[in-house]
Amino acid sequence: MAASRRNRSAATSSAVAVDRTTEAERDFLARYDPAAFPSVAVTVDIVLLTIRHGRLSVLLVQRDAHPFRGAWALPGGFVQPKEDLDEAARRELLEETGLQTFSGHLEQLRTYGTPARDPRMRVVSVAYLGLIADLPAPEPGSDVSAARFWAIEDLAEVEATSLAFDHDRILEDAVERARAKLEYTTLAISFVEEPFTISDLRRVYEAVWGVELDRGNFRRKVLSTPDFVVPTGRTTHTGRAPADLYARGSTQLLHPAMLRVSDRDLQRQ
Amino acid sequence: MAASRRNRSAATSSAVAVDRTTEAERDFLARYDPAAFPSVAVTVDIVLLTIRHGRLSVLLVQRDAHPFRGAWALPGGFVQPKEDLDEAARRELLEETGLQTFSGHLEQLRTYGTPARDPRMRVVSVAYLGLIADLPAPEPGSDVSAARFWAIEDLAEVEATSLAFDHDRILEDAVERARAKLEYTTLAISFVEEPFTISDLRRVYEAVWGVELDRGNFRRKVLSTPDFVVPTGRTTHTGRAPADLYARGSTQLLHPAMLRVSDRDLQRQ
DNA sequence: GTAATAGTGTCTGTGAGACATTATGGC
DNA sequence: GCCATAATGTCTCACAGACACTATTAC
Repeated sequence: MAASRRNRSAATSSAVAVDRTTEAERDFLARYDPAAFPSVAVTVDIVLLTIRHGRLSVLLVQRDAHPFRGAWALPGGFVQPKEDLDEAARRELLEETGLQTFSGHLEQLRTYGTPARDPRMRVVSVAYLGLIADLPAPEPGSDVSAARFWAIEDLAEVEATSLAFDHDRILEDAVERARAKLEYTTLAISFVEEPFTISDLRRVYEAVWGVELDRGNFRRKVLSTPDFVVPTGRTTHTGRAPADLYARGSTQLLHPAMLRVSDRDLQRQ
Repeated sequence: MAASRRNRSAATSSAVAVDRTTEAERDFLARYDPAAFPSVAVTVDIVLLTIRHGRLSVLLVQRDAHPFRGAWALPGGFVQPKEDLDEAARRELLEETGLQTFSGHLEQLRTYGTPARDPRMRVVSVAYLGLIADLPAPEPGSDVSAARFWAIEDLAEVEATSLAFDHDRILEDAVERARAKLEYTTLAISFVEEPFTISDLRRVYEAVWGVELDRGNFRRKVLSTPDFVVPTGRTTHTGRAPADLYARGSTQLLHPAMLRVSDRDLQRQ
């Protein structure tokens, strides 16, 4: 650990002591000269997932400007000068959905900054993952809107052309994050409205993981985890048989985790 | 989903069709005007962890320039204009350690962009987590270097003053990420040199998690996971009893996970 | 010899997977 | 009546935790 500029200037050996003050000063000044910093545009992109018609879906907007005009893209926009990253993500999300408040889960996914990811200029994008229960009023106003939910499985088939920028990659990472988090957290509840039945919750797992889960085992797992869900005492009668209704509990992490089928396959290979 | 600028301009209802082209054009032009974008400085900060003297340690550098002059900070620096984020992290890492190559593990941690995190200006920092085996030559040249490894536990005690910027927070997140990843990945191997003994690996877990693990159970877990480690056929005779030597296997994920003691506590609460 | 460590074996409890069984209500 | 679904129970296997025991080497 010797070669860096910062290290060299601070070294205490007499050999470089002469150079110390001048370089430190240069360094100091350089940091206050705006032209000395590579200037970058920073955006947030949001992958808002929901379960619609029993299928994992993502909110996309159709671009009306170049580049990728007409292509579908993740909602997002520039981070404002005095705005925190989380704030920016939340603001963009409200703007795109038209909601007054966002009741779901929102977390930072990761940051994408390959130099050529935006053909116009250097753009570093901080991607966010949002989970929300299916919105009651999907498309207000016109039936052909510039923003709509797409089922993930439909995207792969229908859209031969991929999403704008590197949003395919971001979406892929987001879906994998969501799938992984259902294993060891109680985040599945973010996908349903309260109160919900155990089967509602099971259908979330089935939609996100794309598998079928054993009803009895799933129920046992959920109810045996302390405070994963809390019983409301009420039952619903919308289906064939009456089902108990639950609200979310305070537990955030699952120990042991809920296992995916793919995990079991991996385990046995 | 109606209120966003992007949506409105692309809506197909006749009410806003008049405004469409003009706003779309304005939008289009605005994106090519450099002054229209909030300009931000983007840096990478690296949390390089290692096991030194049986304790989890982090590489820190002493700042020689304002702000936080004299304070300890995570190594890092500005992302260059045509440089990918991963590249920048790797470059800064080599500069700070003086190594020719980096053989450990390096992954993006998360991005920190609170407006006031740097008093000089808006700086968005993409933090990276690096894991490496203990370096053979710790401090080349002077014995009092501007870069050194600090044991995590010593930082909490010795450094009454915290790290520069929000690096305390970043370090905390990094350590938690490392602790979590040892559970469900084989990343612990990144902390040891090959070949290694099962006990070497166990001591990694013990150092990172700060717990003592049962020798027999740990050994059984590691050897029962297919291709976690591969036997070399050789044995070491440096300790009391001869120990079998292993090399890393190809497995990346552990199923089921290696459980932390803290997990068990949580489970039983 | 003692102490420390590596390697191995054994017992037990928990929990997941694979079912089966019963109850309820829509059709 | 039939059938889909909810709720519950049962059996078995895998695996983690808590040990015990032996072998080898440094001192």
